[in-house]
Amino acid sequence: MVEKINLEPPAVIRNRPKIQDVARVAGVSTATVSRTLSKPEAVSKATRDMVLEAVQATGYRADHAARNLRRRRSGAIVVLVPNLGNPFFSQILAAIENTMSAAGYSVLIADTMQPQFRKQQILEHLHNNSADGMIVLDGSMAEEFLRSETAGIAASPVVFACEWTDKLRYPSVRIDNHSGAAMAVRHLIDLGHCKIGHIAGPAHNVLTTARREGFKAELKASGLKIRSEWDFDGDFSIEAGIQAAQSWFDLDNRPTAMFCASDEIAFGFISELNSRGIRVPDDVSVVGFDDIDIARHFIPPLTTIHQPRNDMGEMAARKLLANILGVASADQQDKLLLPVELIVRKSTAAPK
Amino acid sequence: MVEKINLEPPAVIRNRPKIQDVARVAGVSTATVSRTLSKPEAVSKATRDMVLEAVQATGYRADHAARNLRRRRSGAIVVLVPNLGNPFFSQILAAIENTMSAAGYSVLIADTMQPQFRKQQILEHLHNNSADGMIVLDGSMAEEFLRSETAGIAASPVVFACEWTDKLRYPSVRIDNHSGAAMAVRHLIDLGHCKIGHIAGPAHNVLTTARREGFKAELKASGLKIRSEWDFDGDFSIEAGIQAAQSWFDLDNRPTAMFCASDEIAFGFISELNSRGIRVPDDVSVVGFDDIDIARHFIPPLTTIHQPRNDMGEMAARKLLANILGVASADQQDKLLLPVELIVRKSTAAPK
DNA sequence: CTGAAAGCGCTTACAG
DNA sequence: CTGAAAGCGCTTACAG
Repeated sequence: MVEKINLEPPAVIRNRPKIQDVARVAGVSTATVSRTLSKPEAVSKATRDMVLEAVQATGYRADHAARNLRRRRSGAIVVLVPNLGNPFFSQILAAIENTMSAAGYSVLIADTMQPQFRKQQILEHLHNNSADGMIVLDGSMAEEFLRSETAGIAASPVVFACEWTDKLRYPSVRIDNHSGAAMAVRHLIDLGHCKIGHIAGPAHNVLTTARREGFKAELKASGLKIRSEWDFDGDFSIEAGIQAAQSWFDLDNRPTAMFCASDEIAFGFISELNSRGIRVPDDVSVVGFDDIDIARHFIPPLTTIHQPRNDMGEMAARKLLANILGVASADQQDKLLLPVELIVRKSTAAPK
Repeated sequence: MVEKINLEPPAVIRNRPKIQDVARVAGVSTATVSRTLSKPEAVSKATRDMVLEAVQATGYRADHAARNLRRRRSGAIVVLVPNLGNPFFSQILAAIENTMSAAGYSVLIADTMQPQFRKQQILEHLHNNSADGMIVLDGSMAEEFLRSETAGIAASPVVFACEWTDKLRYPSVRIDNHSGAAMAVRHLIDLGHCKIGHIAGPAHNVLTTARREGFKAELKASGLKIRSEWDFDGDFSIEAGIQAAQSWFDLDNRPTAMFCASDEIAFGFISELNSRGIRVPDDVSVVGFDDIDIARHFIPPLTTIHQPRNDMGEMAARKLLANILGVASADQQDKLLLPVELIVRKSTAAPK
């Protein structure tokens, strides 16, 4: 018995349907299918219904590569993070992702700290149309942007957040780090401390500079001594805090209070002192910076400067969107300063 | 004075050069330019040099949207994270990003926990060619995959990591959670504890189940009592630990040791007890799970189960790459179990 | 080793 | 409101 042979592949296992297939099934042109999907109101109800039905029947979804090529956009942005493993940054990233995805954009990540990371390469995303814009959380990338500008490459929508740069005219969203540091020091002075030290962030970092200057300015304003041996170099890590604790321990004349440029520094500092039998705040007071989630649950709960992480991420995303869409309005400042707040907890007390 | 008017736009501010421009400058066809860039060895040295020079001169970079459309790939993958703000996950993400970018892929993120997140929508990336594959760190997404499979949509390369599912045949990379939990409990038993409690992860989570079963199995193996009032429900957060501490505190007959399903739970538990004057490990011993960075610097430094975060991310990425490229070899197991390790620190001691 | 030509799957003025 | 047609910028058999 010879069965009728069907040379057409069965509809079910056919390849991904394309707009042509939908058009054929609906009995309209591809233009009409396309319109129905992107501008439904530009199409008659009858046609619309037929097309939508055909879309259902075929299981059609528009190919984004094709659409993007035609529309000259990628629908993605990239976020440049200094350190993904750091909860401070990953939470800002989360806020950015939330805002961007609500606006229909996807977010690509690039971690400056990864061994594979190549500074020179990251701007390619902007130049080869794989991203429509970029949010930069790493101020040290400024030079790369500068270089590409002088190379005559057209500027793309870029927003700096948390960290920033004065060398370039990109918009930024951040806090007033100088004031934040000053508030921290003011709190210590108000408690009665006059021997106040500092553990700094990484060298050549805008945040480090701003916070150190806020620290010094407040000391000076109160007529307190600024001693360079109480001003420890570091970076934003726990390890930097441990290092500083060792240095502090070895001092003949020890500060009774320390302002740390990050919460993680504070954790390392407190942890290391603790293992040497020095108690916080009984023996030393410690203030952090950032107010990451665990700060309130550390032992002792950490007095720190709160940064509005969520707002910062969201604002940066909004600013970038406005830039991409070209709807930057007058009420949008180019440099947005978000408020900081001193959170007093248990790691600070009056000196003995 | 009338100047000569040039109707051609000056070369410098011309739009992005395209492959045509390079071809014209080099005096070859676009096919040859394309080949020079993607398969240099398929082109004579003389031609290659001319083309490369023209690329330099024009500042050409290939448009990825166009290239991807033609090559039928996107060059991106998406990572589905349950909670970006959680350092455990963001560090795995960092490892994935590092491995993928080394292989020339970009990584898109999607955070299950964000209010904007739509489960039904996330698989679109795979269906509309905006991603070539996906790494899933959230086991609860399994049902969505199941649904799309039964909808007859062709399967794409997908790898589950950390969490997994037995309902689907996707490859996975993870640790042996059952054994990890058992090791933690064994450690407590070896210290002499016989009243051991548990603070669980979120309900309906594979990790929660596996760790709880490991906990119970080890108790049973040692002939110890399993008391349901010592087995607290929770999730992986600090808050869950705080809640559990309150419940623990109210107990008439308190366990002398607690196994926590995550380090964050342990932090919350210890922190809350501390504020009530209960000391760890003097009054209660506590074991965590994960060994996130801060665990060793908590006060007291946390005894916990170490997960190889970096390896897990890297392995998941490699597995996905092999899948995408279709080079999955025989030595690659479908289910990869990575080793765990008990890290004894200061949060555990013999009972009083 | 090289080029002419087709085509990836959409979108969008343009004309009717 | 709808369709025919051009085109987004590449890549890749195919022929020579």
